[in-house]
This record gives sequence, C-alpha cells and structure tokens, in this order.
Amino acid sequence: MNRSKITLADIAETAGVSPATVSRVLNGDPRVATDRVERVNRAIKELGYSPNRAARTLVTGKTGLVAAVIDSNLNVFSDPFWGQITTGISQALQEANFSALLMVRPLDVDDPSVVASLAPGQVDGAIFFQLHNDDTVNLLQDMGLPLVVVGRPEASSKLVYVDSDNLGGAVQATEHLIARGCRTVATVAGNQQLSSGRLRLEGYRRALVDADVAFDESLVAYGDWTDESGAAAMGTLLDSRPDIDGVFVANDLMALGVMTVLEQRGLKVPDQIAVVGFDNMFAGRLGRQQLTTVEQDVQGLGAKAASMVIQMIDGGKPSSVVLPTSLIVRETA
Amino acid sequence: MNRSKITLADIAETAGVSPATVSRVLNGDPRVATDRVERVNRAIKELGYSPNRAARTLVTGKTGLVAAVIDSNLNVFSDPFWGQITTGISQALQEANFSALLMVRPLDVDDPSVVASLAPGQVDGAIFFQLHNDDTVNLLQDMGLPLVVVGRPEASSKLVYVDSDNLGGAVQATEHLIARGCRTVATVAGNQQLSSGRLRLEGYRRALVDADVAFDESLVAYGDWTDESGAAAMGTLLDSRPDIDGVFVANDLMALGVMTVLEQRGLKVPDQIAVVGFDNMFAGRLGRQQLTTVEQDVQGLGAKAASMVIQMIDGGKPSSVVLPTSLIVRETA
DNA sequence: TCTTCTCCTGAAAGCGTTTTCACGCGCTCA
DNA sequence: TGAGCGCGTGAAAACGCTTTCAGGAGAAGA
Repeated sequence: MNRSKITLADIAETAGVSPATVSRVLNGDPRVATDRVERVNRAIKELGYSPNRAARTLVTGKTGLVAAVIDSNLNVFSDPFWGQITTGISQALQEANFSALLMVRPLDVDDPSVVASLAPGQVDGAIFFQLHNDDTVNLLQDMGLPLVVVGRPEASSKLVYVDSDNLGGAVQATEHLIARGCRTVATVAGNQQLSSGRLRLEGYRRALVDADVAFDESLVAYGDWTDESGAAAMGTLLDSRPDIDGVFVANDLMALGVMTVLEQRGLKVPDQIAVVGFDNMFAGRLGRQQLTTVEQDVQGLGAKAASMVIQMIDGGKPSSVVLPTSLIVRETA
Repeated sequence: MNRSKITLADIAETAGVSPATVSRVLNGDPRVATDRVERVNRAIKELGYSPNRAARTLVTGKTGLVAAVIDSNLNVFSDPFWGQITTGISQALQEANFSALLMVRPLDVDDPSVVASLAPGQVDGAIFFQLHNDDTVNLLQDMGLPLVVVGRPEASSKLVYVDSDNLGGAVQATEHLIARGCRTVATVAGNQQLSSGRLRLEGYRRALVDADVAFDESLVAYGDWTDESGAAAMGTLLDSRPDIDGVFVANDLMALGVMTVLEQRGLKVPDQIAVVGFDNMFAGRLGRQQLTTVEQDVQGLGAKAASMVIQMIDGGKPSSVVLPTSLIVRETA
C-alpha cells in the first residue's frame, strides 16, 4: 500500500537497466531491445509505478493540461448543456492524453490571476466559453497560448471558434412555420448579450425576408432564457398582436413558458398557433403536445473544441467550425 | 510579448539577490529585509514573471490540483445541476489556490487509467460523484488520497460524503401533502440505483408511517428522472388508483410530466390532486400553476465538498455533512 | 584483418523551484 | 571585551524525469 514513492529509478533498478532505458520504454522509443522492454514493463506492473507528471512537465515543457474557462459572470451554471459540453471536452482530451482544468472565473475585470494561471508553461491550451469581451482572451492569444472559443466572438476577431449553427437553425425553424402556413410569425428572442441570442433572432429575421415577409418589430419579444421570461414575453406579444399564428422561441425552456401561456389563453397548438423551440431539451410533452424544436449537438461542440485545441497545440492552424443543427418536427408545429 | 522563459533566476539577477531570496519573497517568508522584498517585487512585475508550477510541484510534492471525477456511465451530463456543482467546486478551490481537474471516466470497469491519474503525486485530492460501486474509490482512499464523495455511499462505507438531505426533504414534502388534507398520497419515485432516488422514496415512506398511514405499494411508481418517465408513471398510477389526491414527485422534471398528465385528464391541481416536486428547477409555471417543490443548495454542495477535501489535504478529518433542504410552497400544493 | 557503420545502451546534464545548511554580521549579556 | 545569539542571506543539493552525447558491440564493406 505504500505507493508513496516509486520512481523511475526504482524500476530501472529492479529491471536491471538504466533510467534512460526505462524512460525510452515509457515513451515508446522503438529502438529498445524487446527483451528489455519486457523486463521494464514487468517491473512497472509489479511495483505499480506511474510516472510523475510534474517532473515530466518540467523537462518537456508540456503540461498535458488544457483549461476550460468559463466567465463566472455569465450564468451558464444553470444551463443544462454545460454538463454535456464539459463531458465532450473531457472525453476528447482524455483520448489524446490531456486533462481538463476547470476554471470558473470573472473574465471581464482586469484580473491578472486568470492570465497568470494561463501563462505559457501553466497549461498547453485553453477553451473559452462565450465571452462578453475578448480582451483577456486576445492578450493570452498574443502570448502564444493555443486557444479556441466556444460560441461566436465578435466578427472582427481573429479568434478561432466552434459554434452551433444558431443562425441556420433559427432560419430552419422559421421557414418551417412559414411553410406550414403561418402568416403572422412572431419570435421570443433570448438574451441579446450572447451571440446565440443574437443569431437566433437574426435567423428569424432572415427567414422572413427570404420569404418576402416584412420584419415587424411588434412581433419580437425578449426573454432571458428562463421559462418565466418566456411566459411573460408571450403574454406581451399576444396582448399587442392577437393575430399571431406561429412563434419561434429561442430556447426550449422559454418555450415551456410559452406553452403554458397559450394553454391558459385557450389557444390550440398547433392549429391556432404553432410553436417551435430550440435546444431539444425536453423529450416529453409540454402541455398537451411534444415540442417541435431545433436540436444541436452540444456534446459534439465540446469534443470539437477539444480536438481543435489539440490540433493547435500540435502546431496546426484549424479554422473555425459551425456545427449543423437539425429541426425535429413533433407536435407543436 | 516574449514571456516565454522568465525564470526565478532571471528575476534574482535583475533584483540583485539570490534565487533563494526570490523564492522566499514568493512564499511570503517574513525574514526577508523589506527593501529586498521591494526590489524583488518590482522585478517580478517588470518582467511579468509567474512561477513555474511543475518545478514547484516537483520539489514540494503538492500539485495544487483536486480532481472532480464523474462516472461517465452515469448520465449526470444532462443534469442541470452538474454545472452548478462544478461551479461551486471550482470557486471554492480557487479561493484556496487549488485548481479543479475535470475527469469524466467510466468508473465501474477495472480501469487502471483512472487510478493511475489519481495516484499519489498526480493530484492532492479528489471529489467523486454518486457512484455505482465504491471499489475504485476505496482503493484510492487506501492509497492515501484525500477524497470526498458527493452523494451517499453505501451505509457500510467509511467514505466521507456530502449530500443534500434527500430523506428530510422528501419527508417535508410528504408531510406537507398530508397536512393539507390529502388522504391518498402517491409518489413518483426516481432511479433507485441512485441514493437520491432511494432516499426520496424512503422519506415518503417514513412520513406516511409517522402519520400512521400504511405504506401502500400500489401508490408507488418509478421513473428515471425524465419528464417523459414522470408522465408515464403518473398515468399508470392513476389508472390503478383513481382515488389519489396527492403526489410527491421525486424531481421537478418528472413533475413536469406529471402536471401534463393531470391536465390531460382534467384533474384540478391542487384541489383534486396536489403535487410537490423536488429540486426547484423551474421558476415559472408548469401547466397552470407554479410548482410547490423542495429546494436544495446545489452550488453549496459543490463548495462544501471542495472545502472538505481541502481540509483533508491539510491533514484534517472532516466528517460527512448533510445539507438541509427547504420546502417552497407555491401553487400546486 | 581493419575500418566504417549501425544499433542499442548508459552517464550525465538540465528543467525551475524549494529548502537545508552554514556563514557573517551586529547585538546583547556577562 | 569576548563569548554567544539571532537574523538575514546565499550556495548548493534535491525533486523525477527526458534527452543529448558518446561509447561498445557487432555487422558489413574493403
């Protein structure tokens, strides 16, 4: 049970070879004679040895660590996707023998601590989540840190990102509503501080324009992604525009609120008013129906981000990626 | 911009002192003359130096890392709490100058890789999430790894854990139903593989017994935490026992399904049937009402786990903790 | 047979810190 | 005034690994 201190030297001794040889075996150097490889591996297994990361890092300069950085000012906390994304990241990193370092920090203040934690030599790369401002990230990039952003940075930014096709998904959703015959299509938009919120609204607008329908401000209401805010937004919308016969809701949680309001007002879904959500968060029914929604591959988002960062660490220059979304037609539209 | 290689030796040189002195300043050794401290700090700022973790780890033997380990066989992924817990952990660790290492791995197979990643010297401590089997964890504990479990391990286990008061919360919820006059209280239980599922069911049972109501198997249906399964369970329940006038649902997502079914069947909530959930996941309305539910402090759970692990790293022997839950009475019961 | 390669191996340097140890200095206390 | 003390400092060893370098043993070529 005293695994306390088994070093490479120990196993060199019991295997009767030099430390250098052990190191070579560990790193798969093909030049070592097979019988020695055998002896070394046996010794490793026997003594239950595992190499000391710190020592290895010290000489190679590679930490084997990739940081996943979340702006704590952002409430991604309660987002159910957060778990899936981190899972995607963690597993993809793991397969490439990296570990994920989790950092939930305020990014907007000029906090030197986050920069220090990510300075060269501390981690090999980093993945940032949808940020308010890019300053810190740009600084780190200039310092030579391989990094990718999950979500969409400012258009002018040079940052490499990976994102779901929020725009395309919103277009699909809205087109679907138009195609099924809705004449007055409204939207409950999400937080416009976030690129996902902006793009889903823009997709709605674009689909309308493409269908030669004028964009009408009075058909847009804003929520903050919560079910509550969705309900409130839908209420406002209906009060001013009772003629609405279709609504694209920027996420499923708000759609939950929307469905509730529609039921309270006795509006039949989808006959009187059709509803499309975004996220595919609920497998089951919302009110009387199953929600038609846009699905995104959240775990894939994380995995992609991880593989891109690894690519950059290996000296590659991957370009930004937008992952496709797909419309899942169920009962509400 | 060439932060590439600034070492302690560099700043020793520009400050005109020995490396040893710089190290002492870095570690707040009080014995260094104030003017030298001043000189050193100036040099540090000037050169933008930050100490190399690996080198430090190598000599001190402390990594400054705490692993957060999740069984990937478990689908905590989609659990919205996962984000909050990790946030709690990450922030609490950060305050104590530790970093969180995220590991999503299969724990039930005899995977040596997870043990190797957590062997002494790789991390200072670990936090495990509700596990199916304790073998790996016990092994690591025997190897001297400071660790705490989030969730409830087997009763016989020696593991230190932190958990919400699932039992107490369920008792509260059920008592509330009884107190408001429900005569036939059913429950939609969660996954019985998980301690939370078992304890919430047990709490329901205990509250009944305490109120001198016989526990009746036909009033129990099982779901798997999803809204779909909640709806199915409630349907089954009502088919066999139309006399039910109150139901404790083991989580809010299933309660969402339950509410839908009740509405479909035209049952008035809470007059004909009262509903209490668990988790306080939805701020808004479910169907026509706002859900009465049991709230747990998820982020606090993570923070507590982190502080306990730190305590253990510092040589302490914290005992297990059960965090209180509270009943939030709204409209459905 | 003697050189020249090739192949495998070990010795040793070095990665950037912390920490022990010893030293010199200026005091205080007999 | 001399012994002793505490304090601040630097030299150097150590942490566990990788990697360069050089050497020894054969094999191949002359």
